[in-house]
Amino acid sequence: MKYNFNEIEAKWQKYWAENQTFKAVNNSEKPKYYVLDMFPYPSGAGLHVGHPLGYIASDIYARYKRHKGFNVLHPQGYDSFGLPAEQYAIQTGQHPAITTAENIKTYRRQLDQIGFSFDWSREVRTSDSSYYKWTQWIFIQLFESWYNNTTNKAEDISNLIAIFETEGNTNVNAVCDDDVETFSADEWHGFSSKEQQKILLQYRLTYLAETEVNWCPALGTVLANDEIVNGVSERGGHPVIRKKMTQWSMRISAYAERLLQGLDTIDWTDSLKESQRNWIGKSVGASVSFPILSFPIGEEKAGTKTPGYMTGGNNSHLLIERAKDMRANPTQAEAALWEQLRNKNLDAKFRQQHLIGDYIVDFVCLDKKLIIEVDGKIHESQIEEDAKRTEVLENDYFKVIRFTNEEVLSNLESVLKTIREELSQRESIKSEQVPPSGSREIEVFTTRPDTIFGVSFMTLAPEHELVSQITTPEQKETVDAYILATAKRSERDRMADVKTISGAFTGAYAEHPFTKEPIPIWIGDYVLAGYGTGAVMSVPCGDQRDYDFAKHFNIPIPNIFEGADISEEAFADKEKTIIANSDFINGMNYKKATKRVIFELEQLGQGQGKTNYRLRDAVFSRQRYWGEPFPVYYVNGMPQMIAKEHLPIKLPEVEKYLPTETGEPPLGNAKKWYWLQYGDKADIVSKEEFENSSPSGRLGGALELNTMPGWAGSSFYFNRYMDPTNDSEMASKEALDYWQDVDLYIGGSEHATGHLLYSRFWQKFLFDKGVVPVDEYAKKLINQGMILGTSAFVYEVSAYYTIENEKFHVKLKNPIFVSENIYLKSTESRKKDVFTPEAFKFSEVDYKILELIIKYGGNKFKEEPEFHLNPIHSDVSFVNASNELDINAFRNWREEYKDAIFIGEIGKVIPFGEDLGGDNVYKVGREVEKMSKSKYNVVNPDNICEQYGADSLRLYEMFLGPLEQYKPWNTAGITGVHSFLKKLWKLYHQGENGTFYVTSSPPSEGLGEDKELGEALKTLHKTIKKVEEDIENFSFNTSVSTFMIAVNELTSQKCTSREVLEPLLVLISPYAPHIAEELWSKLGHNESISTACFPKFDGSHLVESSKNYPISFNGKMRFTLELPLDMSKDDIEKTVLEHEKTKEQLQGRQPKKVIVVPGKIVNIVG
RNA sequence: GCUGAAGUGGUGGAAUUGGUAGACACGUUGGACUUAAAAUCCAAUGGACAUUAGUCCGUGCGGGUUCAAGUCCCGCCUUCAGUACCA
Repeated sequence: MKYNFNEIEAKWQKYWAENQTFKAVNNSEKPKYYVLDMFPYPSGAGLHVGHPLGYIASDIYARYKRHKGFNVLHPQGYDSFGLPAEQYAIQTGQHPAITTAENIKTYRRQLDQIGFSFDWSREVRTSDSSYYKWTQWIFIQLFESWYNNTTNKAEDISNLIAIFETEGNTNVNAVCDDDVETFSADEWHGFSSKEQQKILLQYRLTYLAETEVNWCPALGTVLANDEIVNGVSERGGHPVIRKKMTQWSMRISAYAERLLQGLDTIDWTDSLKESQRNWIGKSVGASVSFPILSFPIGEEKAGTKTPGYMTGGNNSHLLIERAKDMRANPTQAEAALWEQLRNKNLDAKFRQQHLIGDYIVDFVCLDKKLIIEVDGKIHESQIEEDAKRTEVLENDYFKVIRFTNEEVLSNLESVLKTIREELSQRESIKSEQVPPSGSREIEVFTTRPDTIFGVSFMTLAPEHELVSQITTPEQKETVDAYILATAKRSERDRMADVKTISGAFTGAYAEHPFTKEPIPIWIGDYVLAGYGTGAVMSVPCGDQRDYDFAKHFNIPIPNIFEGADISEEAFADKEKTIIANSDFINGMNYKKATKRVIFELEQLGQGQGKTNYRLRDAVFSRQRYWGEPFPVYYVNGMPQMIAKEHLPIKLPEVEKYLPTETGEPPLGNAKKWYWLQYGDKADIVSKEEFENSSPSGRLGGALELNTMPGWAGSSFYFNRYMDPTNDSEMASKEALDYWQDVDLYIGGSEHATGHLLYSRFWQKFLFDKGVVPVDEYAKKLINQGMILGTSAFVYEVSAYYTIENEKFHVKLKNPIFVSENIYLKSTESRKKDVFTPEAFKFSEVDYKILELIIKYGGNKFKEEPEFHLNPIHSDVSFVNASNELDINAFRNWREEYKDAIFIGEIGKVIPFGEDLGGDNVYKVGREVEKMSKSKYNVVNPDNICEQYGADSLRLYEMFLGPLEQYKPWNTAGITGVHSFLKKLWKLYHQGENGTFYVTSSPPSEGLGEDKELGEALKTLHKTIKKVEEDIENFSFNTSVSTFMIAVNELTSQKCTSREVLEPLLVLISPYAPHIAEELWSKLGHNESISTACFPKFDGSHLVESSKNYPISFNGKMRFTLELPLDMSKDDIEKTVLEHEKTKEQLQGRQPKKVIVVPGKIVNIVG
């Protein structure tokens, strides 16, 4: 009987579906086991052979666990919100829900035909409103929570309000915005509702904040970093600008430490944990403030709470003396005016000869930002400079009014009147600071506070906000040029180019907290604005980048390490550090010195110990249509949550999926998108309806126009699978308590820092809120590798003329393609040294090509053109296993190739209609690349299933190599596993004419058969042992080999015994379930094989009496010798030495030493 | 630059604690069956010399440890992936 895989597979797939064979129950006597795949995004292209790799592995494991007696949960669903469907909708007008449903149908069909044991009754789709109801619910929970650092968990926002009401926020230790102002309970009660809501937003775990984004006005959307190439959008090449936008953010930073610590408790791959650790980016050290020195004497140590009147720039220390001088010697006019302005005579505080930036102005009222200049004769020649000065000052929002000496002296009353008028018109800025008197210190974060005495300069990121304020006029040009140059370099450029050292001196100095020495302040692009404070204290002796920078700019490199040689490079080792030349920390090691320095900094009020995380809060708003709507409406600009009972807030219909004309997200196109609620009754209505409704008892307002990002729905789906149809809870407590967590999670490593970090964050949050019972949701995680495509290349002849260094391509009448061999020969000939005479001639092959160009290229070649060979992708389906191209298929592929000429391997034109014959075939070149539509190297599993069956596909994908490894797909190899299945089938059909034949052999039936059965049992148990070990180690490729060996052995043993063949089927069934089910039922079983017990390994069948010892000489194996296993060491040595082959090897030499490892090896030295 | 993974026949890959390198497949070659093809079966297949025996070389490169190294140690090279020049 033939192995009719198509029929068998269809039969059992139907059986499984009808009998719900793989339905998991939420309570069972059996232990639970949860196997999860990262659910797919259903793209329009359907599955290619790379997709099922992880699913097959997890399916094998799930089926194995069922055999082992577990209640297995193995669900599948779809991450069905996302950009591609939206793009398609924009292009075609087709609703994304429709395309998504179609794509899912294709996926489901493809998944079904591979025979996965998914429990489809638990399917979820993130775009279903019954699913995203819970996405919205979790969002509300986050909004209603804050992170209490004291209890180290998320708590209800009502707790926080209670604290505010009783004691204000001074004692609250929460993760919140940086700029939260302190208030008392009384003040809290005094705030308006809006003010209170604003304050609470600074604490909530999801909050509205201004975020800087890459905005593309043309596309009306925000772009990710990798969607921008060279400053323009990847799609369409439109300009991109940095823009501030109010968006929802997730306070994931609150969980930084726990996300880091949690990694130690889960069995994920090291590389994945490492990426997450890097992403979280914890560094422990100190924050240190360095006062900026270049300020007026007496004001330089002013610290952060700088009095508002210090408005001088960096050069104040130079200018202040002159200002004092001018104050002492006023002109007649100045003196007269000052007499009227001083002592708040005009109800405004005026200062005379005051520093504003780098200018000394005659009089200024800082509160009203009004400057009064009295111009003497000397200024007439300087009108231009004055204009510039006025411009600069007015740019800082000062108003400058000018009077001449005469005006002041002759008509003081009118001058004062003008001043009074100006004053009355200008607003008081009292509490605000007057630039540039903002920060007078540079705050840095360092992981090496112990090296603080080695600081010889400071480096700011070119983007640092202080740069413009502290740069001296002399350095301004250099610094500006440098900033401009940096801004032009892309982040990738800056990263790739580590060797170029660049920077500029600002001209300003900072003061060392301990030595009080001035430290030059530089800017350099090796310091990034986004990390820490965007400034570093540079310790060239201890940090290689600082070292290189110092060397390059001739900055001193003081050595503060005992016995360290820093003549060539920095000494970065922490452990061996002994500090020297460092005042009070001399002789200390890294740890002690760090502690002491932090202590001393705290004494000075110039620093403290600090832990820094790189992890930033995650932006949660997307200006898209095809995503979860927020359950949020706005009242007076403040967000309000919609109550749980009104969820889900369904995605509204829109006419078009593009941003509105006013630049609002696509939801702005919805006709009805206002929330209107009276008591329990609520509705989504149009703007007009809302505005015409009665305000009494009304709740509601404009609904949020953004939607949630792709990772929202995927951050908790593993919990939803436990109880997927529950309408009153995300999942019932019973279900969550029963299933707990995922035991095995398989997916691609591309999700390492996106999905896998965010979902851990949500899980921890839900754990804090008591929703889920565990705070890590996946115990073990495996990354499957990618299956790569083997692209095929044809080599097109491309002819051109070169005129004045410009290439002019010639379109050939018949396109010409050369075979791989010709291509290789031609490229080889061109590699030759250009200075040899041969290089000026074409090689033989090239001559031939040239001839053909002239023959087939058209008829008007006045002179010989040049040419090159251009590899282009051919569809892999036109190529057979021997890399031979189906020329006719290729010609029919595209109109322009219809008349193509092909030159075969031996360099002759292949005549039309005659291909794949003889030596002169056309061969393609091969290269391994990612599988992608554009490379025409995609292999579809449908064809494979049709041709070889799902069991063959499953086995072959596993057989290709280790699960985690990247490996190329080569369909040719599938014949190997397919013929294995045929052999397996045959093994059970050894009856006459290939009929099913299995014997139920009773224990003793003559010596001969017993012996044969013994051999078969040995094969079986060897296989059981190996396969069980392999599955447990996720080494699926080796178990496929083991099956092949077993079937080969049993075939040659002609084994027909049920005692062997029945357990063998259970072993194979996780890998090739269809054939296993079929043979199982032929063995007389009425139940599916899926719940059969995994066979038990019995070592007694493997006991051997002898061993074929390898006998080696000096470590090299020369021959083998069969010896009894119970032979003693000495006897073995004796027997081996007496053997004639040994004598032959030694040729009379006396062995120096004989190593005998019983049961393993014999090695003779000599 | 840093971090992680990996370099083994023509190809995918095996070798679990150091103990017979290349299992199992693909491909290739030869043969059987067949009118022929497909399918199936048998044999050979790391390289070189010898074609009987056998000898030498061989797991990215250079050293080392060991009776014995693909496996352990030191140094280097290459490829792939991730990344953030992270103070």
